[in-house]
Amino acid sequence: MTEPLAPQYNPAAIESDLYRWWTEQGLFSPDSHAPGSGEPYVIQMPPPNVTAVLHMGHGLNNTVQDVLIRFERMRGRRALWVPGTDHAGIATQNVVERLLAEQGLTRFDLGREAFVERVWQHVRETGAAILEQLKAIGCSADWSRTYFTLDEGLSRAVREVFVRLYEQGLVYRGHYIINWCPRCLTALSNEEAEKEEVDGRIWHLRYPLADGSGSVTVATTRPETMLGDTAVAVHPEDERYRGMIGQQLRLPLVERLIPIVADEAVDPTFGSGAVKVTPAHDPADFEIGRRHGLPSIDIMTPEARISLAAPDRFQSLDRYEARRRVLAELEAAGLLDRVEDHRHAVGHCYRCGTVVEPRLSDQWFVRMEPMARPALAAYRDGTLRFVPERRGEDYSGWLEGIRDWCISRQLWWGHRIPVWYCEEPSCARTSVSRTDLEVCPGCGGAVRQDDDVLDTWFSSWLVPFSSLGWPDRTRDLTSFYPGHTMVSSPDIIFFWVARMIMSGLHFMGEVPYRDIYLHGVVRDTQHRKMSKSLGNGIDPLEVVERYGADALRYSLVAGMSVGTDVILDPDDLEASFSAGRNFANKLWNAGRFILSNLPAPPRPLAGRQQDAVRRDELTLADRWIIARCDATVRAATDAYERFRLNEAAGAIYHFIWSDLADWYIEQVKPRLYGDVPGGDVARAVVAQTFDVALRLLHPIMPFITEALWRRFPGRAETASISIAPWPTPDPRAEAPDSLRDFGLVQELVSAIRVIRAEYGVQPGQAVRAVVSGDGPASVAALEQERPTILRLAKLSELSFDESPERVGGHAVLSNGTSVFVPLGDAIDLGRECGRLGSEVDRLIRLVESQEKKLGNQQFVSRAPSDVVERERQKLTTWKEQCEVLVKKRELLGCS
RNA sequence: GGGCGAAUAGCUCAGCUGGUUCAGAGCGCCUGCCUUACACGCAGGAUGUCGGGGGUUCGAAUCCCUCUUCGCCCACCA
Repeated sequence: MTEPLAPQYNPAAIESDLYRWWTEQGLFSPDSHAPGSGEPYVIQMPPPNVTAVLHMGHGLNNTVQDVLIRFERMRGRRALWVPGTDHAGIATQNVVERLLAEQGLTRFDLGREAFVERVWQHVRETGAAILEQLKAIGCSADWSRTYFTLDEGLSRAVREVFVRLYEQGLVYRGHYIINWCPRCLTALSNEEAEKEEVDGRIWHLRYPLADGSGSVTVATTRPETMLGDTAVAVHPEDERYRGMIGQQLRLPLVERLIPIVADEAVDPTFGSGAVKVTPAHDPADFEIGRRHGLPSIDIMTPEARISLAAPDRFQSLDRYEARRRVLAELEAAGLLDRVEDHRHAVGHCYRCGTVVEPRLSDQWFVRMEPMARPALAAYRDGTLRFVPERRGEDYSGWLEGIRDWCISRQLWWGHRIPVWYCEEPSCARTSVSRTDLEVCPGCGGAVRQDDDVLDTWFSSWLVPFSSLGWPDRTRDLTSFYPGHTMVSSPDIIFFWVARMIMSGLHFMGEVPYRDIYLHGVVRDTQHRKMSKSLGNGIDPLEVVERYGADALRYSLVAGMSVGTDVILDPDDLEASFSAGRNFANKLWNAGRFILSNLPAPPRPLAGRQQDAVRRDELTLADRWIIARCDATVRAATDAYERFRLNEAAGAIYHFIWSDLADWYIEQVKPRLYGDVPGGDVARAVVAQTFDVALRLLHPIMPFITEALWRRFPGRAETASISIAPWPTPDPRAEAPDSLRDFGLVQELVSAIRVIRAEYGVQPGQAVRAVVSGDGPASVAALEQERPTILRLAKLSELSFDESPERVGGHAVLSNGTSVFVPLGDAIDLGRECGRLGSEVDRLIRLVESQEKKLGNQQFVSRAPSDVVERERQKLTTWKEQCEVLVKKRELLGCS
């Protein structure tokens, strides 16, 4: 703790040690710090899938959560961030199947039990790696409460929920068209079938009437399904087909007789106005079939090959081969009327991208409408708050049109459906049970458990309470439900967020959280989502290694804005993360400097203690930095509260780099070196403002702030910035005059620097400066910081008279104060005249437009008087500045 | 087909309730500096028809309309 700090910040050297120390101290648990005090504040982590290691999207999501949880923890709340991982049914099963495939094996070679064991093996590895990654980026989650969605506890909650919903009539088994992935070989929910616009075709097929008296043309985008047609439907009012209703058609290729039926669902204006009806392969057709008692012929196998239900020559063809074959045969028979390009939406499996096949099958469903109603009400009455607000419209729109949720999956990895079927044909009872059944509760006969597992989201929609011990009434549950903020990405509003709200209301009677902050998606510079398959991903761990966790976090937070995506360049990590690294290094060195000049605990800056710094001991610069610090506390606190993390980051960055480092530290140096009068005051001010800055920044850059904060002299060994009190606005900060007066000092220094740069004055060479103009107030302000001005502008002398000399550089400050830097031979008269001339021109333009504005009666009479007054002030100032410069030019003898 | 968002410096973006942070920040670029915290730095500098067009207003990057271009979400016209 006392070893000298390296001149270059090396995150790798401190991060892991600090993290270990934090967890050893139990700082992330709401049980161990500030026991009993403060209101709880709870965030549920969106549990990452155990499929693979984390990507930048997780980095962003978890950084945001960590910023919020650390902020509230410092504000004294009992902050609990519940971490977990998701078993991710389809995704994980796919990953392990792919690994098996590399050994030439399928899951069927292993059998269910061995396969599931193999998956467990895999998730134990990746699950652990994921948690390590979260720790590497500094996440302050309470690891003692880590869950996995297949844990015993969460499994019990899943089963309890299934059984309760069944008992309430909200879970049912049904025979419907569902979205089927022929690659994953499972049913999907509507949300899991991603609609995507594709350029396809629409084929017009001619079906002859059975009596040979003509034909009807139908249009289809999936011609292969005609093998399963059991009717053609027309609109009952459609004049063209009225006479044909009830007649038989001879289905080509199959030679089956199918009826023409009349159904209101048919749009007579689309295509030919006649629709082929395939009840087993299209949801709309299914409904038509049901209304007309049509048979359903399933012509596809689970792999989307043509089944035995079709004529021999099509059997076992893949659906696309079958499509070509069907079209070829129809064309040969002269029954293919025409083909058109057709853009339409096609469902794709969200896990493997395969085109889903609508398929008739037996599945378990949840009736959602009764749960959607209260979830909608909670939004409408303002219980739920979305940030950004417009996301609430997505949420409510989805709930309004909600459809039942298909929850059964034909997978092996997941929560087995707690349903047992009696194998006694005379009983055949279906039993839904909280406990595993060995025999049928009805007849005592043998039972067989349903083979399917539940949708992975059926466990994650419960985590706000299942992670806290539900269905038991645990202390955690009463303390930490409901939670407060959900931090998520807009792409899982429907999958997860909306469903959590429904389950929370249904089972707990309260929404699981009030605020839903939806951040953007991480994309590359071409605005493509980062993904492994595109190869445009950025590995957060690589960034941590190269730039440090704090740099990663800073860059993510600073680059995000409410409602917009975060763009990063995978080909140029430097462009994305160097700002964060540079800032960390800047902070490190500022800290190094400050700490090396704090041999002992500084005097308190405020308070009732004997040795507290008195106001009259403060210099103008002291008062200025205190005022700036205070303004930053207000701005940052407000920004964190409103989830405007980039604004918080920006305000703190500016305060630390520009105000504190560039100006305050630079000017305070003489007072810190050695034992000079006022040194103790300077140390008190610099220590206090730096301490505040570290605390403000800690939620965003936890490691470096902790490392520096702990090194303050007199700090207790166990003290951690992560539970240090959040800074509060300082009522003693007297803002207006110190901001104005020190602002004048800054302007003067800058003006002299410009003149020096303009005339190439050697950096080491001191010059004189003469200030005149604007009266005693300005002189007094500048006089207060004379040493600062001399030092920062590298002056040998600063005088406040009218100068007898005139050859030199001139400038005028915003309040009309003018500055003159005699430069003797170094000055190029023509150049100076030109400089001043263009400045005068600029001011003249400003003055003219301002006079025009103020001369406008409409403006003067209609604009608010304070605005008019402000504008008048501006005009006066500009005129003054202009006059000063004109006079200077005359003195110089400019033409 | 419906809805939403975005377009500002070479790049990534701020700019919230029209007028003092109004044309900004960071990165990149140019010039000069290894000034005893920091070259991952310091000081100075250049760069913009605020996507196009129209309108409202005393006043528009900001509000309205329209067009263009990107992006996202939703949708059972086969």
